[in-house]
Amino acid sequence: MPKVKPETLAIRREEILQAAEICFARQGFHQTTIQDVIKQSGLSAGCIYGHFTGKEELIQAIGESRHGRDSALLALKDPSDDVLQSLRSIARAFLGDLQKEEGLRARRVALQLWAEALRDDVVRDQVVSGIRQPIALIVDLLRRGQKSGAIDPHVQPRGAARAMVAMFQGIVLQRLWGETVSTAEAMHAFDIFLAGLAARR
Amino acid sequence: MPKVKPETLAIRREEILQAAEICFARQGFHQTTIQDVIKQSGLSAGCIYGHFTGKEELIQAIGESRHGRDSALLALKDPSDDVLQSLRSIARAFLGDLQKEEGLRARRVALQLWAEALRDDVVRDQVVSGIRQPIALIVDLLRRGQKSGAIDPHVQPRGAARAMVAMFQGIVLQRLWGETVSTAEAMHAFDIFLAGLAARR
Amino acid sequence: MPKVKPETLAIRREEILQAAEICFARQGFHQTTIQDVIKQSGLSAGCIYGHFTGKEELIQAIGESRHGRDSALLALKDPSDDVLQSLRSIARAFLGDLQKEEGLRARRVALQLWAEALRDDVVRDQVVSGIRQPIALIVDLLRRGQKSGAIDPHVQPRGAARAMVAMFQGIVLQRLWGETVSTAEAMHAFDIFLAGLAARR
Amino acid sequence: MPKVKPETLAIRREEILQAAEICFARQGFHQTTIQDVIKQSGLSAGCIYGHFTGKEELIQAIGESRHGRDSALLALKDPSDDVLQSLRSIARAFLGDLQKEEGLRARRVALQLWAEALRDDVVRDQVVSGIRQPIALIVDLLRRGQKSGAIDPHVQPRGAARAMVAMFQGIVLQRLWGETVSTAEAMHAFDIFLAGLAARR
DNA sequence: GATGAATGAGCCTTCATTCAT
DNA sequence: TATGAATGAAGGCTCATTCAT
Repeated sequence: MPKVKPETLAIRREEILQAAEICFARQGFHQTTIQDVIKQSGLSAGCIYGHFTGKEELIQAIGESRHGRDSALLALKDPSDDVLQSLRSIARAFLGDLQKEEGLRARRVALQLWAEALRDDVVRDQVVSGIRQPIALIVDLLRRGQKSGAIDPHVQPRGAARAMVAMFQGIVLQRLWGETVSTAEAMHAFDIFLAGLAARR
Repeated sequence: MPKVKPETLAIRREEILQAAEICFARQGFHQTTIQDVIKQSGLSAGCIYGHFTGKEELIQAIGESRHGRDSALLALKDPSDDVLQSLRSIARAFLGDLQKEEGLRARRVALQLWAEALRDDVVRDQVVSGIRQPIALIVDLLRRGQKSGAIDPHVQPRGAARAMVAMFQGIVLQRLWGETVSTAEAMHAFDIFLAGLAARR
Repeated sequence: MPKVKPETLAIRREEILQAAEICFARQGFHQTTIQDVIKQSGLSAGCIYGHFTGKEELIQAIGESRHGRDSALLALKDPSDDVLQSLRSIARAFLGDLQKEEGLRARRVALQLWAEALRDDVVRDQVVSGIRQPIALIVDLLRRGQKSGAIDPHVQPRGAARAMVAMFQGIVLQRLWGETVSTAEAMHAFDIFLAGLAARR
Repeated sequence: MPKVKPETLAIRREEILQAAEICFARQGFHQTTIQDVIKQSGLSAGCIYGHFTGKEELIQAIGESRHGRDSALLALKDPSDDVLQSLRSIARAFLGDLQKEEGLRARRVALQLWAEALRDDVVRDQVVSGIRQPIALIVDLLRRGQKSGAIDPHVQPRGAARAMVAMFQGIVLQRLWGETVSTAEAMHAFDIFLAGLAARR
């Protein structure tokens, strides 16, 4: 029988994660010390270790929360009958998020996770699963498009979907390095790809 | 009057860098200790610090050498008159490298650098300049394609080039996370994009 | 709300300083490693660095505490109306301290500080201020003596005070090098100086 | 049969010592690295180790050379029949040297040696012997003065001599810490002492 | 003798983690 | 549960010294 409401537990956990994410976005995982997280959260070392077994778990928990938020982005799309329109609206949601300061901060952490995935299997699974979801969604859309005739039947849905996701990942990288990539510019490039999907007549 | 040829200096430097790159690919920058580099290189701490001021400089030097090797990849393309063929051959060179073990190891380090670029301005400049080069090359090809009529005049060369590079970056990420992306699959997706470039709308 | 009284903080600080002083007296500042202080204090490295930022600060803190103890010595003198007697009793307090083992150990550290003052401005200020205090006191006594007629009006109080202090410093040096300087011998020499102060010329 | 003239040997040795003294005066013994001496001398590590077994020997050699130069100072006095005049001229030589930049630099090193004497027996012997010489000289003068009636017979020559030397040492300290001690001021104080010596009539 | 690249022991310092209160 | 002083293993780096040329 927990004396403290599990709700309070979750709130405290969330506080810590938020503080950690701020630190991680600012300095990266390995430059961030637990002391930094302590200062940022206003809590104590003991308290943090009461909620997480250590720094690694903190990173993984951040990975988990990022994962959830990315999924939420996908769910925003309006279920249109026009497959190309649906793809376009997914893209637009993604690119729009990338222009906002908060979205950018989240991507800074994401890039850390992408690198961390090379060493931490838990993180790699999070990252990979975070990519398979949109790929599966797009594959599904493409198949429907092929059925309806909107998309060239020679297109391999899996490869095309993977490439689209790859393109967005690359754009995230470039944005993070300070390159200017406007939503219009990126949508233009995306439309080229969509044109290719529909091209063979 | 140095008894040892200045040549030896460069060789020793290269030895250290190679050892460091192996360690970095294996464990990442921040998990790699100087002690690791010492063991890997068979040299001593003092010797390494005689050639590099510290770990940061070691990372930057690795970034510099990666930079050089990536540029070399671009130079391999045969200067064909057919713009689309040229783009395809650039893509093929890139993707081929990605299937080789050595290419993959180099990309593991590259991903570390991509993340490091968020914190180290020297690395960021290296990374950014390493991306502007292929973009400029592709922009040039696209312009020529538009002149010759092979490419849709509505295409914005800059955005399209950026998107192509982004796509390759994303594919690198996915490969590094253990996803299977065959050259054929990636070339197929690339061809979709090329079709979009050529499409009359 | 600290669970531990701030008092404990000061006690711990004092423990560290005492350990450091023992080490410094034994081996000098630069031969003493933090490791030595750790062993002597029975504490851990982290603990010491929680109270002092490094060795330099430790040295300065030692300088500060020496400073305080020296001031205390001066305060011991009984405020007699006879200026020469007052000077003599200051001298006696000083020389007496120099015969005790503890006083000698403290002087060993003081000599280190004297040398350190050449390089560390904080220490130099401590040392200089530690010398200006007795000089000011003696100047004051001499002026009073001149008013009362006990001391030759031609005497320049500042220079004479400085010379007296210098004499004591030199005696400290000689004692530290193992020379035998008895209190009687030193007092005899001091009396010669006092005789000079009183002399009609 | 040495292939190189022993003269050359000595010259090289002197070069090294001069470079070392400059470094030592600037940064102290323990802040000075052999590398510093190498740079200052323009020679190589191996060369220095060909002439000295290590840093400690270098310090001791510096101590030895200081020793010699101080003795030289004493020899400058003109052998007057007036004992008080002789003492005064010794004092003047000493104090004059202290106003010159070069004399000050030498004293900076001397202070290092004074501190070093606590730990290095060779240095302590040098320092002590460097003090006994002037003391012996002054004792001799005082005895002669007592014979001639110029100096109070109650004066204990040994203690008085020691005190005079002590006074000069203290003045050196104060000068090194940046205090302004003019020759006139110091001579005035010295004269007070001399007056004390002659005082009892 | 002279050179200077290389050595490696050992120093200072950090920081993830623990535990008595 | 929360606190935060204390721990101590381990990392980055320096520098006196050596030795092949």
